[in-house]
Formats: sequence, C-alpha cells, structure tokens
Amino acid sequence: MYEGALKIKLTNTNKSFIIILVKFMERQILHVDVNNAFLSWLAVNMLEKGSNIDIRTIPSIIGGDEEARKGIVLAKSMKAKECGIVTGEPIYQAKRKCPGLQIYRSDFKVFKKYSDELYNMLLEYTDKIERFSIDECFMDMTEYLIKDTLLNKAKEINKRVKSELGFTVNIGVAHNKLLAKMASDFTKPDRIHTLYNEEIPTKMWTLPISELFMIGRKTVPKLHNMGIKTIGDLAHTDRNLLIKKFGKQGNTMWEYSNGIDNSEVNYQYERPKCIGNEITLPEDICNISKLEEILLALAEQVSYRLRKSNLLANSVSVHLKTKEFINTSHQGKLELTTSNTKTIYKKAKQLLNEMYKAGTFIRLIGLRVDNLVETDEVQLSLFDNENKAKNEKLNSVIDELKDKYGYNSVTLAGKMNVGDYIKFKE
DNA sequence: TCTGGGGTCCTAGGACCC
DNA sequence: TCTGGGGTCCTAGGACCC
Repeated sequence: MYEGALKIKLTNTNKSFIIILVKFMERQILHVDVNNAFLSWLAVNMLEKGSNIDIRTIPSIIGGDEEARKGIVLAKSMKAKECGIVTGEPIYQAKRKCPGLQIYRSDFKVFKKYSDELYNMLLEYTDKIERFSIDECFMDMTEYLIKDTLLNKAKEINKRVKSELGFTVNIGVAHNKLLAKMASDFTKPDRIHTLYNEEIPTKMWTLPISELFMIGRKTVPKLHNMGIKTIGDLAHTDRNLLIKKFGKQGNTMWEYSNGIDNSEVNYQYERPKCIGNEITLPEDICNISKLEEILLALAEQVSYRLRKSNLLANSVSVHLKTKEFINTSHQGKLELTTSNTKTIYKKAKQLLNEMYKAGTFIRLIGLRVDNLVETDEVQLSLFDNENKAKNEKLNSVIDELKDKYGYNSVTLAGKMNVGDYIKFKE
C-alpha cells in the first residue's frame, strides 16, 4: 500500500493531495534493542535465583573458556568498560586492565528465555515484529499514525520492560528500519530516540562512517582514502562513483547514508538458508583421521538441527582455518536432499579429503549445509530403499534419546573419543 | 592484540550450453 | 576450426551483522 501510493501518477490537480497522503502513510517503525543484553540478562537471572549482587554494578564480563582457546570478552559491565575493556578482546588482557574482574560464562538458555519474554510483551502492541537477533526487534507500528501516540507507545514499552522484565532497552523511532536502528544506537542505556527525515543532517550526518550500518572494518579505510570521514560526507558523495568503486554495496551505502531504506519488517517465519556448526580446536591438529572424527561430531550436530527444523539439505560445505588464520572451504552438491547424519558425514569427509593438505595445522573446522527445503516439500525418491529407511529409523531413535536424556547422551560410535575435544552445547 | 560462533549476502571466475 | 558472445549454474572466498 505504501509502495502503491508512491507509484500513483502525479498530476497538477492531485499532486498536493498525494504528497499529504504519502506523508500520512509513512511507515512508523520502532527498533527495540536490549541494553548490554547478555550481561543484563545474566544479572536478572542471578537476582531471580536469589543472588545478592547485581553483576551490572560491579566490574564484570561474560567470556568464553580460556583453556579451550575461546577466551574472549563477549559482554562487559559499565564498570568493566570504565577500565578500558572492549568486547572481543582476550580475557587475560581484560584481567590485566581490571584486577578483581568477575568473569561469568554465557548461558544461551537464559538468553533465550528473556528474549522470548521481551518478544511476548512486544506482541501486545503489534504482531508485525521481526526478531532481528536474539536481542533486537523491529516493530511495524504504522497503525499508530499520530506521532505523539507512537512516542507514547515507545515510552510505555520502555517503562514496562524495565519494571516487568528487569532490564532496559533503547528504542529507535523512525519511518524505516535503517533509521530506527541507527536511532536506537545513539545514547544508551534506557533511552528513546527519534530519527525522522528532517533530523538526519543533525543527528546522523555528523557521525563517523564507521557508525553506519553495513560499513565494517574493511570498508572504513577505503572510504577514508577517498576523503570520506562522516556519514554526511558519504551522503554527499556521487552515487555512481560509489557504485563504480564498491558495486552493489556502494549503492546501499549511499542510500543508507541518505536515510533511504524501503525494506519491510519481516514478521513472518522464514526458513533458514543454511545451518552450520564450527569449532575452534583446543589445540591445532594436523592429523586427518582426528579431523574426520570431529567432522562426524559436527555432522551429527548439524543433521540433528536439520531434523529438528524439519528441513532437508541439498549441499554440504566444509571450512578449515589454519594455524596461520588462513580460511579455505570446499562445497559440493548431494545426490538427494537429506537430513541423514551418515550421508552428510560421507560428503563432508570427501570434501575434507579433497581440500586438506597433509601436514597443515588446523585451528578451526566447520561444517555447513545449504539449499534447505522443507521435509514435506520433497517427494520421496523412487529409489528409496530399505537402507535409507533403516537410517531414518536410526536417526529418529537417536533424536528421541537426545531429546529425553540430553544431546550428549548418545552419539554415533566414531565420536566416542572426540569428547576430549568438543563439549557440545545442550 | 594470539584473535568465538552462528548466520546472510555478494562477487569473481570457471564450466558448460547454444 | 585457434575461435564470438550471451546465459546459467556452480564454487571459493570474503564482507558484514549480532
């Protein structure tokens, strides 16, 4: 409807009416962003369990397992931030910056719980909600056409989340997703910001380009070399020059810097495009049979997730990262779509053997399946044989045991001594 | 700086076909 | 055949996000 209104042919007689109409019909988008999600959620969970310290008020971080070479900072409290600790840095470094730093492990189940609580509360305002990540939602609030009404709704949401759920959110208010997202990122925590078109020059163009969504660490120096430092500089750069230099991405960055984004709030379920798992090994490995064992464990994990989602995969890819941080990957099509552990493993093993150069030390290995389709979309092959039926039976028995007694309760034989390497998340 | 894991999308180049 | 051009599909790699 919004698009349609824009496409109406403008004549002199109806022009001003149409302009008013389009303005009236501008979409109203909210972007709700949980402040410091992982740390806040863990804090709330600890308090609910009776803890008498709020880890948000002390120097604390959420970090990975140092011994398993996953020791990086995933989230930090304000006090930790004041010590100069940044997300992504090694934990040992963070400890040096801040003696007495409290370190907590991340717990995905806890995060999911609070993410769902937030989502369910937001559903009371509109069902047009896109869960952009575990801690971010876009809401299409176009039904609240009056600016004041919308702002009041934003204030109400902000207040209710704090009092009923125990953590805080930032809310961005704008006419499209990009601007709402940029707005929610302004000053934190517990704030509501608007970013309407007329506010773009003062609120957005003054920011450095690194703040613009989709401008990452590789693009920043390239833009700097062109003399582009702020989002405003980018907005005033010739669009065709950017396209010539960056292709499609150049066009997107020009549009974003000018506040243009026509994408919809995708509130309907979309099936994933791929499912993958990867693991940084506790130590570098140059033994292919060890790698194969780990690959089997990964195949088991990936195909279990496929079956849980009622999906079948069409292709498999294997990723390796060497000791020197060089990435390589190999992919291949499957003869038939499948969610069978053995079939996926067989293909993955073949790919690994094609790409692995003997003697190379491997730091990370990953397995991913692509080109997914719903199980009931696929017609069963005429060559469906007894063997396949047997495998499916085996898979479903294993899945049931996993569901009942936990993921690690039962595995295929090959994985038995891989447990030393991989501790799978439940 | 001794650097996780799960995703999405894009691009360049090669194979293959007409 | 010493050799064009367009289209499609596939693969490897990389950039970005949270």
